[in-house]
Amino acid sequence: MGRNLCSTSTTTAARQRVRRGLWSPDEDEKLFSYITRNGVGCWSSVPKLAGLQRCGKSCRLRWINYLRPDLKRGSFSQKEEELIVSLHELLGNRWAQIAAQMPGRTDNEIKNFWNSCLKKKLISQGIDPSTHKPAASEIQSKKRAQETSGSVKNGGEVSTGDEAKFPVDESRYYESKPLFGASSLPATTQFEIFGVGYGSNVINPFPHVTRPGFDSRPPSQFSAYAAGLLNSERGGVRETHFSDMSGSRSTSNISHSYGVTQSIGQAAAASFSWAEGGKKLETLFQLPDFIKSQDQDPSPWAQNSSDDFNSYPALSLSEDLSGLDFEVFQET
DNA sequence: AACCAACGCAACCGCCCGAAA
DNA sequence: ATTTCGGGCGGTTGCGTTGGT
Repeated sequence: MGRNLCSTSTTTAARQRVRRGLWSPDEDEKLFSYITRNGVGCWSSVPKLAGLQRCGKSCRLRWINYLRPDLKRGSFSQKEEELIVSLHELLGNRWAQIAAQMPGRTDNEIKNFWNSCLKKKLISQGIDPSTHKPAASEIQSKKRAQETSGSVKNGGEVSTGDEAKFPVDESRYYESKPLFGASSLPATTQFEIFGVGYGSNVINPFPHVTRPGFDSRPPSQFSAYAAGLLNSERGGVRETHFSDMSGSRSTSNISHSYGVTQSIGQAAAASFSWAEGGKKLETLFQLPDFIKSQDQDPSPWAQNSSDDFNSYPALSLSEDLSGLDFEVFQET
C-alpha cells in the first residue's frame, strides 16, 4: 500500500524537506491565497504550487481545520453540545460524520471538544461516554439506594439501567426516539439553514478584532461567500484571486490585509489577524456588495436562536447541500 | 513573582480505502 | 490481479495558556 511521504516517511532527508509544526502567518497567507485562487484540487501538488515547504497533507489539514472561511469558530452552544452527544450516541467516534451534520465545525474541533469537555461532563453525570448508558458504579449506587428505600423495581434487578432514575434528562439517554425528522426541506430553505448555520457564530467571534464592513452585514452574506469559495470547483466562483497585496499593518492585531477580487470584478477583502501573542491567525473577510442576502426573512435556524437542531433533517443535510448550485453566485 | 499542574487545541501519525496505473 | 498513490479518518502528541499555590 502506498504511503504518503508526509505521514510515514521517517528518513531525515524527507523530514528536512518539509516544514513541520505551527504554521506561520506567511504560510497561511500563501495557502489561503492559493486555495482561493485555484480551489481545492490535488493536495500533493499544493505545497509546490503555493510555494510552501509543507506536505500536502499538512496543507489539507491546515485548510480544513483552520483557514477554511466557513468555519464557525467560537465556543460550542448548549444545543451544539446536545447535538454532539446525540450524534455520538448514534455514530460513536466517527467524528467526520458528526462534523458533517454540523456546518462550520470540523471533526478535529468536535473531537477535541468531546475529549476535553463533553466526556468529562457525561462522566460527572454518571454516564459512560462510550456507551451513553449509566456507568456501572452509578447503577450500583442506584441499586443500593433503591434497596434501602424499599421501592426496588423488578425484584431488585437492575439490568441495563434503562429504567433507573438519573440526574440527567432521561429522555435524552433512555428513549430510542428518532433524532431527526425524515422530511426534507426545499433546496432554498436548506441553503438558508446552511448560510445561517455558518454565519451565526461567524459574526466576529473575536471581539477584540474590528472587521470593517463585515460585522454590520447579515451573516449569510459571509456564508454565501464562503460557500462559493468551497464550491469553486463546481463553478460557484469561476475565478477568485488576490489582486491587491498592499497590506496594512497595525500595532496590535491586524497584521495583514488583502484585497480579494472576484472574476466579475467586484471586490471583497480578506485579512489575516493575529490574536494577541501572535499565536493565532484569524481569517477575516470583508464581503462583496454583490452577494445578496438570502435571509432577509429569518430562516428556521435564525428564528430559533435556541437552535433546535432536532427539528431539522440534519442527517441528510450535507448530502443535500452537495447537490446545490449556490445560485447566489450565479445571480451576479 | 515564580512555579507547577491541568487544560485546550493545533498539528502530526499511522492506518485504511478507493482510484488509477 | 496487483501495485502505487492520494486522500480521509481517528487517535495521539506536544506546546501554549490558564489557574492555583
